Amino acid sequence: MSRFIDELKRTHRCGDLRAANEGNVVVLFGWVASRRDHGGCVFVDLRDRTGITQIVFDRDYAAKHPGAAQHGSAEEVAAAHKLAEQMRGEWVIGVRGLVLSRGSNKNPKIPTGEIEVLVLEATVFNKAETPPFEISDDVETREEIRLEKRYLDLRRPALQRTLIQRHHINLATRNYLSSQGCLELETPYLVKYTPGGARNFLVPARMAQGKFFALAESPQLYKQLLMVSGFDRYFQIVKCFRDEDSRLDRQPEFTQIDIELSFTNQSEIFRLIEGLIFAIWKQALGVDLKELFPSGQFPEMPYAEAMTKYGSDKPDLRFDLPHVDLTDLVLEHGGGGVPFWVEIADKYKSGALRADMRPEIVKAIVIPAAANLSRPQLEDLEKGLREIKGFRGLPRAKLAEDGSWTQSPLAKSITPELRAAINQACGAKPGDVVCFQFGKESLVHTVMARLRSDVAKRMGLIPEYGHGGKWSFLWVVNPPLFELDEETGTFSPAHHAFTRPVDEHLPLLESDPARVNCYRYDVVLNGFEIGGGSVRLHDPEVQQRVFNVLGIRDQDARDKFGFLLDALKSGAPPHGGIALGMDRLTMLLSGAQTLRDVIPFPKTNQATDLMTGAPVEVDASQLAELRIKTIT
RNA sequence: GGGGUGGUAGUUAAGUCGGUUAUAACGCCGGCCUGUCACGCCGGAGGCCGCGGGUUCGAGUCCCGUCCACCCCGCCA
Repeated sequence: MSRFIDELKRTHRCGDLRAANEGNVVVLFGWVASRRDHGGCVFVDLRDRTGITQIVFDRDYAAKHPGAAQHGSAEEVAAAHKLAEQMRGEWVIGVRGLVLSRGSNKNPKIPTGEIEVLVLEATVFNKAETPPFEISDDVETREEIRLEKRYLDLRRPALQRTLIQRHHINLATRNYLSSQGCLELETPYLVKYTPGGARNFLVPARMAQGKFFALAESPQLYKQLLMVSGFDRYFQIVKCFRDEDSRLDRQPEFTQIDIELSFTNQSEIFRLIEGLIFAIWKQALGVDLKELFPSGQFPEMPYAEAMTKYGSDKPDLRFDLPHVDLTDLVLEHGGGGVPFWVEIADKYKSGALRADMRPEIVKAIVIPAAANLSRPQLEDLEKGLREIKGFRGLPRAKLAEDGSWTQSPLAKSITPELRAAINQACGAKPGDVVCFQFGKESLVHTVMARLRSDVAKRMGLIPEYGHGGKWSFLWVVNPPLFELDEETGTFSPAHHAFTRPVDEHLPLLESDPARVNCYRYDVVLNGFEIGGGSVRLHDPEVQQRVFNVLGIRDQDARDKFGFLLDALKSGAPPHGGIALGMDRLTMLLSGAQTLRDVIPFPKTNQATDLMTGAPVEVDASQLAELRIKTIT
């Protein structure tokens, strides 16, 4: 065996060989992907991360390939053939052999299909137990087993391709950002716990008994401090930790491309990120986004417009299907006879609801007649919405030739005037189906945003998963600075307390904080938020006014962010930044179905590692050393 | 914290109204085979039906509980 390691160096990988290599004597190492035994002649598909090469163990090679004899002895070939008879899937082997043209037996399905390697000498580095699932792209296996045997799952070509793309994204990021004058600087993972925002993982500090570090949920504060220090432009490809529930696009530990710039504004940050994404798509995918975005810029949409038209701060613009806001119309008609709508109209009339804040709304989506959805299909759409907490049903109406409504619970009660007005507002034509949702704004938006995307999938406008060859990038800009807690009537930062309000709203800070927008932005791709950031507040006077709105007294602010406030008073340049979700970016670029498929060793929904069993209980003595007691 | 889907051979699935020995494909094991490439042919093994209770003459199937995975709401600036 040592001959294959020490004397015979690997000459090629399994995806390398082409017709031009015919006649070469090569050494290949790899895994047995499949074996086809014809008795005197055994074919093996040899696999590594670059591809598959067919190798042939032929007892009577000399008769067919007289020239091969000069490269190896008959004894060695016979021994290799004997080995091949025993070989099984996933064995790790090495071969030395002669590259031959496949003649009339070419395999057009693989890049190496023009040739095969006639084995002159072989070794088995290691046998392998039969794997619990087939190492192949087109075999669906339960996630549980895949995660338990992740090292095998990662042998699948599709996952390897994705992780190789991830490598290229990292490479493109470093090259591009470095070329733009950004320095890659590291920040701590063990940081001070700060209340608010994402739940932190806590790490006991042995040397300070009873005290804890938090694992950084992002390098946010540190990157601002680096700007204060004068590093001017920073980036980092960095792990972040958040102890929150997982989703298809959320893992408890994930990677950000984190960026911060000094002496900058919103549009400069946008241009930098667009350039970065262009570079990534080019290097990792070979796609030139210039063809889709000739100006080199992504479109921008105000947050308020995104919410009104699509009910989402991350709309998927690969298709249109906009929401129609009927609230004004319904109020004008006093509810138009529909009991629920009358109720809403009355609440606004009596002043129980603030007309300028619109806490309750009425919205519609038109499913065009061309979609040709059957009644069972429509019910199916409604069924999918039932997993949304608070969802109570999806009233709909099908337009008849005369504009009247059929198949609708609203048809009987609605006034003809409002019905006509709604038909017009929706631009609905006979045969179209109008779906309604009304009540609390947030629930209406959750339901309708989901419906919009479900309908698009049902209509075949977008695939169930993946990009479908479409790249819809979008900046969603200028959301509100504050979030109102309805129960307590207090404001909290919608992003964080150091986001700069837009200049023209500064006068509203005290009089009407809910209407103050800010220089915050998200970059959206195909309905996923792939990044977000803000221009930071560096004016201490405005900062104080923001704290006042938040009800943060000087002492509170000092306790929480004292070091940052001090730093901002010590000569802070205007600065701003952004963080891109590296994993999501990879998922969307590669067409992977979940974030787990772009992370080598991901966690389950319950944040466990099925392979190692982490997290685990620890010895009482370890807890004692940390002065920690568990309760049950 | 809440809702949904699923768990049957190594894997993927079928299993009707509760009824006799729980099916199939792939994989695995043995044999044959010199042009296959998801090779083919012949033969074979393989099951705590997630787990624990209950109903019943009888449970993969019905009921209760529980564990695990996934999807969604909340949550995640």
